Amino acid sequence: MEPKAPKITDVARLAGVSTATVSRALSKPETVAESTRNTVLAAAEKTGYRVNLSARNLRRQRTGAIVVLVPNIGNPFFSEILAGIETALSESDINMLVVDTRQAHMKPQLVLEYLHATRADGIIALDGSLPDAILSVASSGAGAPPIIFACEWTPKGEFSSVRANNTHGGELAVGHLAELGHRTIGMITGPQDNVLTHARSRGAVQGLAERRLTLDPAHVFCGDFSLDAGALAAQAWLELSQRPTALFCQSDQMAFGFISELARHGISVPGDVSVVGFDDIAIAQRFIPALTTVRQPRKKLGLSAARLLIEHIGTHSSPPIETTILEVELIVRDSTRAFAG
Amino acid sequence: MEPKAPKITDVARLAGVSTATVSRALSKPETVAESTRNTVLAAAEKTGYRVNLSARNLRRQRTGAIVVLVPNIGNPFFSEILAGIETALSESDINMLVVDTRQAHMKPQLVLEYLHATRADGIIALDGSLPDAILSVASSGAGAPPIIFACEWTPKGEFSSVRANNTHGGELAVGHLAELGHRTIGMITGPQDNVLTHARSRGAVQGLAERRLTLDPAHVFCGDFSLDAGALAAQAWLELSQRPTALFCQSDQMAFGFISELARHGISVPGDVSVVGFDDIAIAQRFIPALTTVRQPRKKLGLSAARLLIEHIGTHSSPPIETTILEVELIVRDSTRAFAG
DNA sequence: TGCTGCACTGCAATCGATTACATAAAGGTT
DNA sequence: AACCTTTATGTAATCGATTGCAGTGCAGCA
Repeated sequence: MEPKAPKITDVARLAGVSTATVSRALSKPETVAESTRNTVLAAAEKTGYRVNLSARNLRRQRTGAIVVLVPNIGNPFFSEILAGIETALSESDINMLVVDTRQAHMKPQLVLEYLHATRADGIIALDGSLPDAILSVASSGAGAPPIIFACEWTPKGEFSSVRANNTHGGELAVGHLAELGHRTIGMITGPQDNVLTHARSRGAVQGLAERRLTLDPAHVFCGDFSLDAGALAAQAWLELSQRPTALFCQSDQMAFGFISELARHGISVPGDVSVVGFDDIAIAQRFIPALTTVRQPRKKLGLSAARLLIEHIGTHSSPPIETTILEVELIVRDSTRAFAG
Repeated sequence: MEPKAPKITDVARLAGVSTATVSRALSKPETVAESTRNTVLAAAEKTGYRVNLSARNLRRQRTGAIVVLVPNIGNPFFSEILAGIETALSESDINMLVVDTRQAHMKPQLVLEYLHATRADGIIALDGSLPDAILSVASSGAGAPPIIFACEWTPKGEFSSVRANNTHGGELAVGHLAELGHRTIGMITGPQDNVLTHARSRGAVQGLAERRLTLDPAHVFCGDFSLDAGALAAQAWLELSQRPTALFCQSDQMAFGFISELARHGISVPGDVSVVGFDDIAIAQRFIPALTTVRQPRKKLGLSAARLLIEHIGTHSSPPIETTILEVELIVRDSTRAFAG
């Protein structure tokens, strides 16, 4: 009943050639005579032959897959990056294995499994805060496949990475607010120890300094890029006696949480406060008000990271550490307005 | 320089046993004596041995991975389902290969590659509208791995599926609006030929009928679940001479697009129109107004589908076609209001 | 003492494709 | 005609782990 999957010997027998010829006809067509090639292809077609990837990979000493370490697959921010990676991979014959690293901090052992050449030909990490245990193994290079960070990166810079110009983004955001006449500008950051938080904050401070403004620590709220963090910051904001008239949120999600929570307390954006986000996720243009934000080329981030990784995989040498920085763009919409002081 | 990855023979030599014993000590510990087991484990630890999956998979005649066919990875709706699948898989030693099927309609050949036992041990399809060429191969069963549909399904019902109770969801949505006193209720649907569209529409019509109401075809807008589709529907709505006072949007995204576009024309939700969405994606509770919607257990959809698939993979028999239906829930928020006729 | 049964362990075949090397045939050169 | 290339194909080793089968040693039992 269950018809066995045809293998290369079946095709060889039908075509009247050796398995070597079949293998060559399929993967290096130019090395076999045209007539044999046609015979073989016809036989392969007829039997419905499909190469067995386990066998091929075993012989070729590769796995045909890369793993992508994602902090949280459910987050729409990351999924667009995944889409970019997928696009790049579809040009090659490499597959994408997706692994969620949320539990990784509890069980580094689990993620370590993936840092072996027998598991993947390469790795793209979207999570800059992988446990040290993992990173040290990865960088020691003993049998570990090449790894590239996309979007986030590691503080010590031991790995290649592709990222947006976060510093410039921070600068653009506060610059826009300052130019609208705002003088007391607040900020909601990402997690304390996050590289994105640092870069964006640095850019913001720098941008303010250029305009002879400073950031009052009382106006800085520490978040974690999530909707809820934005809402919490709004509650803190409401408590302030001296409220900033403008706010730079280091993610769109936090901006939405913030605006939404304020709205519930009768405070309007941009009427009472101006808000700038970061990322430009899809909903930003349809939020009410449409969100002014700093656009990150997320799809391109994934695409570039994947292309770079594929290149590294191709040349088996251990490549130099390179950092690619993609430009960001300020998108002005309706959540910011001139300060009516 | 480059230290070779240790293999099972290295461990065997170090432990002073045969490779067979090493293999058994690692995968069937109870079959070897405790003392040998300890020796072997110590040797494995010392050499840093990791099993070569290609070799294991070749020998065991499996691939250790399932593929998930996603219409659009970038869509937040799907990413939550992926998260559920990942959770289920992390309990087993199976990996998740993610493939975007957007190009699939152009190149069915490409997706067909995945429908072979040599590629994957099983398949979860989130895309109910796969080309016929693909479906016929998958259902013919000749060497094709088990396939389960999650969220969407195929009209003919040739495959097992896990889905939400879409019909009931449609009923709940319009029922809520009707109870608020609305008498002319409109709808934005998904794509014309989509199974979700049919089910939700059927539920809506049914729910209206139960309350002696009908759906005026002029008040039905055909969309595609996207933000833009919602905005387009809003424009059509604005053109109507007789406007419905309430609208059932078959996705949250369309609801956002609709509300946003209306807002730009000075029309308020829920002041002028009440809107119910479908899905309950994360942003729904933070949109302004917070969206009344029908919640689908997306994570659970992924989880259940994956568990079912793993079970199918375990029992090699070709299992019966089963349909699992998960319940939905109406979440009342601020985008709906009693009709003030 | 001799026999049976059980618990371990080893031998060697096997999974399916790739590829280094050998061979053969055809064509070209002097 | 003898010899060298070039092109096409076949032979067989190899990738690394798993597992059916056979063998060994020891305990239990009559």
